[in-house]
Amino acid sequence: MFEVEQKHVEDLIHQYCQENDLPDVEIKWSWIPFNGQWGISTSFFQLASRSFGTVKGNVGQKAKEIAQNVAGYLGQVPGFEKIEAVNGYLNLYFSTADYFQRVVDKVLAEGTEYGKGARTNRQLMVEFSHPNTHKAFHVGHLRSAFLGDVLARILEAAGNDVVRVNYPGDIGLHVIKWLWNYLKYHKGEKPEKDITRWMGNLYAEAVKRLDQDPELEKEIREVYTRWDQRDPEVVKCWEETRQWSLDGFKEMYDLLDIRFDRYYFNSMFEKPGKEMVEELLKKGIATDERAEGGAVIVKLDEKLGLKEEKYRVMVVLRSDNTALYATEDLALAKRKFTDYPNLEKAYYVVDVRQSLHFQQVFKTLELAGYEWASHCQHVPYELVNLPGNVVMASREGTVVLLEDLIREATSRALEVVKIKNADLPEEKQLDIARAVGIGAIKFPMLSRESNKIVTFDWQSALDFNGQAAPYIQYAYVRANSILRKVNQEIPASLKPSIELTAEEVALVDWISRMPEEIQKAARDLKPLVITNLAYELARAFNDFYTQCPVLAAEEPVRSMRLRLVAAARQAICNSLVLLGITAPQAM
RNA sequence: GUCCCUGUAGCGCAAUGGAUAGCGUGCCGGCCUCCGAAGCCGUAGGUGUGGGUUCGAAUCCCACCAGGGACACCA
Repeated sequence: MFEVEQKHVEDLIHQYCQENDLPDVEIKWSWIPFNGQWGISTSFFQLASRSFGTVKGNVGQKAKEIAQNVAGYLGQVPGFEKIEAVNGYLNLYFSTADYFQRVVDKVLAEGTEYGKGARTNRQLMVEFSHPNTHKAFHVGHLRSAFLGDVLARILEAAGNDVVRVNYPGDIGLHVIKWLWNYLKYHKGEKPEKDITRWMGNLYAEAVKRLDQDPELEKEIREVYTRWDQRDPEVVKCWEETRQWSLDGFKEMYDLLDIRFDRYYFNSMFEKPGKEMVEELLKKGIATDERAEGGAVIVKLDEKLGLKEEKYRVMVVLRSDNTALYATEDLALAKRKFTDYPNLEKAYYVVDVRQSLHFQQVFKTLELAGYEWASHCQHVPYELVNLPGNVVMASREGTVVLLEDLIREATSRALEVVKIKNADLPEEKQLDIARAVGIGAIKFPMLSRESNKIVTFDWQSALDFNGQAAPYIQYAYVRANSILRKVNQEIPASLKPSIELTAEEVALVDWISRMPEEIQKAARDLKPLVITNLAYELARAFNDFYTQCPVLAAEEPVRSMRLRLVAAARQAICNSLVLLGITAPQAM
């Protein structure tokens, strides 16, 4: 937000280097890392090191000298209160009063748009969630849904045009098993509520029956054949029951505030996938081993002339001519770039176990000559496991259902809401409890590196204290509460006439970083950057809140702080929106 | 066997190659007669091991140790 001033100083430093026969190096700025200090900082170690060339020298000493001299050279620079050289670093402290006014004015003028980047004209696609129909929706599925949703929000905020895609697995062996079990033992049944759970239970039941009597495999294969031949009864049953799952998913996405622009279904790509395999065979990329009882494969390493194994071999069609995931993924990618020819990136938010698979698919498409293949990128994430590193799997019964988690988190939050907001209507209380409960579920999945395993346990999932969404929501509510009490317009723009407290400076500091942090999060595809920002904002606000009275303050401090509270509320709110977490008015 | 990821305080996590490695939680002790205590303040606790690169390494490179994962018809 202070690019102009920063650039000015950079120019001066470059000028100094030229005049003093120093090499020209890029100047990298960072925030002054000391508490309560607000400004930018750069070091001269690299410059000092380069200035020696191949000759050995005392870099630390030289950097110190340069920093001193540059500080002297700069003298007074508009926009900065103080410039100092410390141990080879050059620290420039902002004119806090000026910048306070600038930051607060900007936030209040831009409102919900504050922090967003300029439009880029780049179109990006984020594919995420991809749930399996006819199966339960459990906590392990949440990470892709949350990560993808928030990545989409971040990329959009950074200025891009984002297409959100879901790719449900609506066909495959698991669906056939389910259909078999349904047609044989549950024909005509349909529960009134909790359909997703019921669907999952039926799947588990099918698996159990099969485990107990492997002979039943024959019947499954029979259903598969009927499906392949488009037997009306099977197709109709599939269409109907698939829709039950999709309706259930829709309900959950609504509850979680997750939306999609487009659905691609697994079942849409069986045929086009097989056509692509034909094409690969024609182009000599795929090898047909079906005559010897094998499959159609792509010998990637061989095709690429690699000595060491890297991409290995990918099966693109089973020996019985049926399609598998790889077949469909080839066609799906093609479809994405047919529907959206200008896509600059197609992100696949899929768990890390499929890294090799995606490398194979993308490499194969590249070999086939699709220039957009290089625009495809797998965004991997680690799993959500149960304590003891137990993987959640519906067939093992080792799952925590999403419905159960939401219900539990909401009711836990509701207990507190009822005490603290006893006079609110019940409906409002429930809305707040949902916002708090769901926020608490989302936060821990977003606030760590995606290559780290999340271990789910009830106790920490339902802990609403400390580094968690409710902490941030609470800061928002407190800010909101102050502004509600004054019951008047936010005072007009003003420049603080007395020195700001350390808490005020720190709060403005964090608010001002928001635009840069959003760009960083988008560049690195890291929601973690935003959870950190949101948390720091809330913490800075809480510090301010306990140290700086607002309503009881004398003018003009009161007006100044009211504006700051309004700006903080806006910034916190915007950061929560980016995380897909609701900012409640009270809680 | 090959490849990938992880290792930071009892536990869960942060830290554009940069200054004094931060935060939460748990334990203990404080703070509601001041804008909401889902909050605030205080005490204690540290980068798996060994080399290397660099002015500077939790971060980059190599080896080792420990844990997890992927490697031909599952998705």
